[in-house]
Amino acid sequence: MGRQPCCDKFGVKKGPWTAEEDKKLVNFILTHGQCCWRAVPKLAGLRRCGKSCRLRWTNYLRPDLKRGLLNEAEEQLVIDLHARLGNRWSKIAARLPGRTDNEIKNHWNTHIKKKLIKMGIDPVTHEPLHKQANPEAAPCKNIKYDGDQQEIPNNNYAQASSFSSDSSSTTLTESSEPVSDDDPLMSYILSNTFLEDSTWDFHFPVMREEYCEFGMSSSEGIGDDYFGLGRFNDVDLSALDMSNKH
DNA sequence: AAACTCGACAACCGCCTGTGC
DNA sequence: CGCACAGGCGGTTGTCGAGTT
Repeated sequence: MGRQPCCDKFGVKKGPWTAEEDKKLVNFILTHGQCCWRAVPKLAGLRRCGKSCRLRWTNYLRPDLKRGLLNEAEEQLVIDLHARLGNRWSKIAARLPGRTDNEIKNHWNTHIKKKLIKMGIDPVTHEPLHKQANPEAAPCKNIKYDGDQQEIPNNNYAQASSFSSDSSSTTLTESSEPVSDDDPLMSYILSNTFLEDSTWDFHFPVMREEYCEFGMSSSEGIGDDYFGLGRFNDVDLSALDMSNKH
């Protein structure tokens, strides 16, 4: 007997979420917190798969999410982390407050990848593309983060004269240097100390400043508000524009 | 103005991992 | 140890708006 599907395939709605569905899901999580995702759709009155609910929450409805394009610093951090971690988007996302793995993955595939290729850098190996002709010159192929690995591949971004792909895109010229390990902060962020430090788990980032913006003390923002749900307390859900942009 | 193309991103799918029994 | 299950992850697809022809 095969494994049961994560949800009943029949009667399960697919496709873009409606504002009504979003509202139901948010209301449910506000009331009950994140419990068993499999049970969420039934309890929340949604005809959705539990997985779909979890994804919708983590990628779109979570109150601590940043919206909009990644800024220059974030983009550079993504590149550096990708060089170190590979396609481990969730690990990368954990280092970018308010960003989701899906968002970073999309941004990588639609923006960064193209920029790197234009710069002559292989987005997979982070090695110069012309080196790829020589298999021995691609030491980062199938790069794996083993926890002890500290080295970042050659800083090809510093060698590239410009990070610009077009006039509107981010540029990394002298005025916005590629982040290097010389920068103490970036050095720490990219270090294994940081990477392994659970106290910096940004998956549900609770940034004190952000909570202050919502009139909450920093202590209120942690603990019971682990998921940032506290922010919804003063928000009229009906006023939230949670409708899918599509 | 209509048809077509492309880019961005939300969402789905299938596999993997961790956990409890 | 093996099995079943839920949750998580990464790859891929689908959808829609903007831009172009």
